[in-house]
Amino acid sequence: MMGVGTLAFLWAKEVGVRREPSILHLDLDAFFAAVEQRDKPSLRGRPVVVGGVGGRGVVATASYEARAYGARSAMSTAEARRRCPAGTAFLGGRFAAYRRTSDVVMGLLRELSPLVEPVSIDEAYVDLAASGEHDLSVDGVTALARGLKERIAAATGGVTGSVGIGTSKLMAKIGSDLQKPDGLVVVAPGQELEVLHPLPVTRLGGVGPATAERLHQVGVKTVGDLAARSLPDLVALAGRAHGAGLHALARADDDRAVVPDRGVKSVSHEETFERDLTDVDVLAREIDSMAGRVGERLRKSAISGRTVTLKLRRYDFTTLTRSQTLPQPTDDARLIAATARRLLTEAGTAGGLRLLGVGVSGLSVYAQGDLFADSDEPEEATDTSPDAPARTVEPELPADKRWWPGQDVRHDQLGAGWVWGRGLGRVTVRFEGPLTPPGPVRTLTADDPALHPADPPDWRLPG
DNA sequence: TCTGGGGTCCTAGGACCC
DNA sequence: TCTGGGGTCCTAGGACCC
Repeated sequence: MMGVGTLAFLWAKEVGVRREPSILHLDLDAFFAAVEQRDKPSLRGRPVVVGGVGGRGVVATASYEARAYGARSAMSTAEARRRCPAGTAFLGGRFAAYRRTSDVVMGLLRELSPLVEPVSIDEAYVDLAASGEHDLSVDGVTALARGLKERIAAATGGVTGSVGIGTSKLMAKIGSDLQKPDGLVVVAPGQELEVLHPLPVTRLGGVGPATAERLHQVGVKTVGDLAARSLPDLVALAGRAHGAGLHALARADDDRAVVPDRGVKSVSHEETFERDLTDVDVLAREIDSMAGRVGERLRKSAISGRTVTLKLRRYDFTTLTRSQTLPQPTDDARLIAATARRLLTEAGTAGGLRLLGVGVSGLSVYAQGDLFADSDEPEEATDTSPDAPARTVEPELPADKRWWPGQDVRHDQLGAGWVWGRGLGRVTVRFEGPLTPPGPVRTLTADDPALHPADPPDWRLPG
């Protein structure tokens, strides 16, 4: 027994922390508002709030000028209007513009390393050790981060970001948060606990309002307080996985990898109505519309799913979900809608609904219809008979056999006749057609070694 | 005129199966 | 004399994140 315990302890010490500050975290500052101020000079220096502008809207991003008046993310827009002065811009948001700017920044990160993990449109981790080309001393990564920030500002027309670098995702994220906006913090190896322990527990990812309240009740206010609690205490307080996670994070024991390509697990669309709805016919039409959007996104990403979930929020803000798992995966809006309507009938609409949502999960690679045709072609032109030329998708590969980790290409970016190797997040393993630089026409199957080469070539898609 | 929309992960109970 | 145990799937809800 003694031996096992000691071994586990040594193992934990071994894997807990990297030796070099090789993990970088970038967080773009007040991103949506910053893009608006960049594109509209009249907004510069003024308070800008981006988010829902309707009666039930909330703030997505407040510029630093708006934050000075108390506007905050997740606050109702009505509250932000009360706090901000006349002349504050309230904008609904232009997501295509944010996406374009984000893509430029992510591209700059990928020049640093092949291991880039976007967390959201304005945030990403980079594993600098994966490139093998960087000086990973504190001075080296500091200089690297300075250069990165300059390139981001130049390439985006002045959008700034805050960078944190450390021996783990935890420390990198903490670092990027310490000097916002336009910050740069490198946490030197060995300094982790000095930085971490004075901070409030709420700065740890995973400590939201509910966990914070429970921790405060037992006298835990700082990360240092948290580190003084035993593992069994924390498990009793927060559950098995969460408790163990808190125990480790409080000790800066974090070896989470930077994962460039997390598979999509669900696709959903939801809508809060300007006024609560009760009319069943109106609600059914809303379901049809949302199922249509979900089905379209599934088809564009060449995935389908088995579980349909209906989410509803009643007049009193109570929220519930009802789901049904189908025998086969689908991306058919009509089937999704019919399932969701049935779930709505079972759940009822008494008192009125302020929100409906339709989602699909249990996703797998698209396995019906014509994956490879130009999307403008009519459905009828598709030959789906058993004798048709091979165009189905093989079962997905395990994560360690993805043929091009990190490649970010989607079906809808492909022209007619072009086929490539991946769905949105998961692997599609058969493709054919010329490659760029121009290559021979070829067909690859799931076990073809060319699908997972040790050293992936720089294959690019046309256009 | 309180409280968006898109997600992820975890837990827990019951069904079902070997 | 107990009442088995463990794994997986399905469903519902909750916490959390940006």
